[in-house]
Amino acid sequence: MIERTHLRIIRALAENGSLTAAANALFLTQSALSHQIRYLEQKLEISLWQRDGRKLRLTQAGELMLQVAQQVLPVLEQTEQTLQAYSEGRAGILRLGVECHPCYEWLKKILADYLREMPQMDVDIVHQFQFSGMEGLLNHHIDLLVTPDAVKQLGVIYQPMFDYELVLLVAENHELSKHDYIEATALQHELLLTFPVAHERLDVFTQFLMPAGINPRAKAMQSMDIMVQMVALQRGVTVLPNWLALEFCQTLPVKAIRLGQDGLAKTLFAAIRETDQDVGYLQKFIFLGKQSKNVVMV
Amino acid sequence: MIERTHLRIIRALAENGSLTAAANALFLTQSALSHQIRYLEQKLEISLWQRDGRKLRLTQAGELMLQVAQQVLPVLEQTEQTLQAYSEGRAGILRLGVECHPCYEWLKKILADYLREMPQMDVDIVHQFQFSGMEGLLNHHIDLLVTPDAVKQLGVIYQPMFDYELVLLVAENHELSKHDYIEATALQHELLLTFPVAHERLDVFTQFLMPAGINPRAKAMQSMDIMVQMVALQRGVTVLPNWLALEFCQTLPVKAIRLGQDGLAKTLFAAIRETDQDVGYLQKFIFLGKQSKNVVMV
DNA sequence: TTAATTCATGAGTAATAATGATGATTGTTT
DNA sequence: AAACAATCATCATTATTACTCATGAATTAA
Repeated sequence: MIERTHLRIIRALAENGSLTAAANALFLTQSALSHQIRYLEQKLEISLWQRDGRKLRLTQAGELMLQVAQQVLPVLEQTEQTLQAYSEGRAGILRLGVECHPCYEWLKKILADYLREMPQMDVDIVHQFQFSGMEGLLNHHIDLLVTPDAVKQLGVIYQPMFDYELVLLVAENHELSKHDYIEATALQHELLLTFPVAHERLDVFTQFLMPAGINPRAKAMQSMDIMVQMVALQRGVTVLPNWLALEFCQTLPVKAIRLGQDGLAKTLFAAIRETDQDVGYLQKFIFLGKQSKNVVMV
Repeated sequence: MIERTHLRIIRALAENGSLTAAANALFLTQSALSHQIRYLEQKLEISLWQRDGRKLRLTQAGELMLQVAQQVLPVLEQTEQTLQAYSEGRAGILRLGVECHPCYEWLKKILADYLREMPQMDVDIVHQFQFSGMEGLLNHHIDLLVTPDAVKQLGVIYQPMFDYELVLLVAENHELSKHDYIEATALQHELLLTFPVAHERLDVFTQFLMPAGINPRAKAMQSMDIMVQMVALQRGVTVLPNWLALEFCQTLPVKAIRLGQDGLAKTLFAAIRETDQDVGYLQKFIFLGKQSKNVVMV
């Protein structure tokens, strides 16, 4: 019934004073506007304006329409602008999922850059999932999952972003600190400080200790900083991404040691839904993620 | 760009779960909705929904559109209802102008009935005008003028509503109270209490005293009630519409006396713009006004 | 595998909107 | 007062837009 044109016409009339002027402002003919309003008037069975001399004057009904126009049209115009921004990948909400502590630490470093380059974007970070990050991705609770495990999954594609190595962190005066690298057996009698997640989800266990049949004592801790403090005080050892370990080496009496002769290499992947492949703000995130070596390795 | 249809489609989709169901709800084909949104998507260069299995899922952009739809559509729907009410003359604002005190007193009596019969109508009463009530009518500051003077004016039509008589009010023990009617000379030495307006606008002067060349002392008063109190205390006399005078006669020791042998007859008119002739809520007011004898003469 | 449901798409038709021309009215200028 | 300019309404015509129908592709349920 009441269409956007009608609101535009009434507003243009109010702003320009005459139908002819309004028609010019709308790049239409006076005839078109006249017809449009006439049609609406017939439908509503009420007149919206009256001739007053050779100008038009809004009736009470017309004034009501004008109020509505002034309320509604800006909303639509604003929406179009916002959608424009969406379409150019400049705006929206990037909902990120992270499943592991290193992922989160890495994300924190990336995020500032991302927000700087995408000023109209909002970011939402989700740590907790009902089941898994992958499930969150498929359920549309998140749009991008940062994960070190590129598990094959229909409808999901992975992009490698960042290569790093898991290293052992020990106190500088710990006996292991002399070695360039260690084997799993070296940890047999150490206290291993870990993040509070199941051992099956920690790479040190799945890829280093368990293959060698080693199962040292472990203690889960909430805070990474306190974990490292304890390492410095020789109260245990821990395993961290090399770029995090290096940072601590500069401020605390701790040392990073390779796990195994070849090191324990890892890659962080960005997982997105196949259908989102060409969403601008996701692409941008992945692009920045791939450059993250420069940001993270300082 | 974004038209009402698009908002309706997005909302119907959200409410009905599938395009087909939405199409049924809107009495259109699924194809129509699909085409409409496709067209908008092309214009905005952004997709509003995605296929997810055989259902559709709104994208972020689509969710934004849905929010906008939920904000905007109710406004339009409400507006249509209100305009419907306008068109049936059930709603609107009746802006009434009154120029004389009796008019205002009469109006007060009419108004309750009008508001009772027109529950969706608002009423605005204007007493003060830059120049005159007629000017207020022509300027669209008011839509109906209650006036005892049907001055010919292009574009304005008058409807007689209520006949009454101006009478003299004196104290019961005043010497004039013996007469059935009085002539102008009888007022020569009386103190005439009047409303605070120019004498040229008071009918006693223009139609009774001045034609007879009589010019008694006069005193303007703000409140009609105090004016009548003073009359009762023999501190003066005054002139009122007969229906007002009769009311006071019942509660105070005052008496109403005819002015001249034939009385000073008046008529209240409703003046409206010619262009407003068939506005329902004005017609209704005039209709009630014409029946006002029953309401006023109690 | 078959059948049923759901959406996308293309072509054709129906409905709607815009234009251009014209006439009527009003306000201004000569 | 007469001519003129400005403004809006209306009609007939043309252009545009929206809708439908028919069909195909993808997905889910039987």
